Amino acid sequence: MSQATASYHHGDLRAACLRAARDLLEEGGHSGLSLRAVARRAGVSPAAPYRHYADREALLSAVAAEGYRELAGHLAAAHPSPSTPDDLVDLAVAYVRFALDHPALFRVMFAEPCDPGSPDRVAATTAINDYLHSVVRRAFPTADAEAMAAALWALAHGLAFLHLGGKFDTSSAEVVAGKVRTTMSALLTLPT
Amino acid sequence: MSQATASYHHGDLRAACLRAARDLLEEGGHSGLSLRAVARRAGVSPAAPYRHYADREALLSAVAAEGYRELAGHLAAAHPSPSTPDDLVDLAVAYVRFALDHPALFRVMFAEPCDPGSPDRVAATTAINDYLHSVVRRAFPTADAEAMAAALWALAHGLAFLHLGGKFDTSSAEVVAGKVRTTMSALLTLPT
DNA sequence: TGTACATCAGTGAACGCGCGTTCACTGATGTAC
DNA sequence: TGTACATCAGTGAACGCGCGTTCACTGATGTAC
Repeated sequence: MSQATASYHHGDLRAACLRAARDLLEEGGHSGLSLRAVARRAGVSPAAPYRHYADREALLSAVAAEGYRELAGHLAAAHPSPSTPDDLVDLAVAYVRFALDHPALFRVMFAEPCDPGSPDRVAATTAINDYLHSVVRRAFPTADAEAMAAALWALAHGLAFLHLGGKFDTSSAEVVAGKVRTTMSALLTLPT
Repeated sequence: MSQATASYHHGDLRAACLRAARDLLEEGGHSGLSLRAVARRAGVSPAAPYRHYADREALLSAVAAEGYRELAGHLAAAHPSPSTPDDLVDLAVAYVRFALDHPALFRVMFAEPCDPGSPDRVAATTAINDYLHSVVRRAFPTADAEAMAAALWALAHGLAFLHLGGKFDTSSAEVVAGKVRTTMSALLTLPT
């Protein structure tokens, strides 16, 4: 079963479509992702994906949901158990890095109003939110966790999109990381 | 000349295209904006816009540039001469409001990597940057203006996109303004 | 003031394209007996 | 262990569509004399 049988049945077309969609997204951006292109890349007839996704929108939602999970994993990898303000800055660096490494995916995840009908998407975003809250509670025990979590998310998110939009220099990973650190430090140590 | 002459020559098709593009953008989002649709709405043949815009991309750039100017005006209107941290919060509220009032326009302005070849766009964004710097210098004389300006921009920008992306409640202008104020206050008065 | 002519800003038909989606279909798979 | 049959996951042709862009064209405008 490890050998891909070049047979009538694909085996796991659902996953293959997701994979193809991801690739197309990175290559051609949002507009490069058509169901026909996905089918083509998966080596399957144009109608085949409809067995697994109701329409283009459904596939996009699935891609976004996968993106949320990957982002969560990426953040966790950046710092196993963040507990200081400095750790939070590391998290922000990882967040912006993720956006720049997967620009089109990031836009699908965050630039469009997320279809609230996709439970997959909702679950994934609340997971990120919860994670952020718990981290903030550890790093800033005295702060209003709700407001603080929103502020840090917005800060990282804004930095991500400003870089994505070409407003800040993205010529190297170091430059970007430096910008994120300086910027966040400006606020996190303000009145001192 | 005030009476629109229903004649062969349009009079100001360039501006009419821009206007039509803006409308289409708000109605159908980025994908609803085609050159053909613009021509249709301007009451003109499909080829006519090519007299004024080289291609779809050029029109989009023009729309974005107009958006930057409008955003600048909107911020200035929100507070004629901001000089305290509180005034900056007002500016952030206005910024997020603008994004929510013109979601598709805002995405064109910021979600796509801006074509660096459009001097119009570049000029408009540096104008915003300069404005922000001067304001920050007044409100936070002791801070590193560069870092502080970036931080505040990122904060407002992140709030704007998180609202646009449906991550925060946008049910009323008051709710949104409240969220922006609380969130920014959490950072601006942190260690006290 | 009138006329000839260059220039400009539109027309409308046509091109080739890729798209989303539907449809009747068929080959492969798995289950009941 | 073998066979009949239901179900599943694909095929491939077709539909109608709107798109960006090009082309030869023509009506309107403005300028020189």
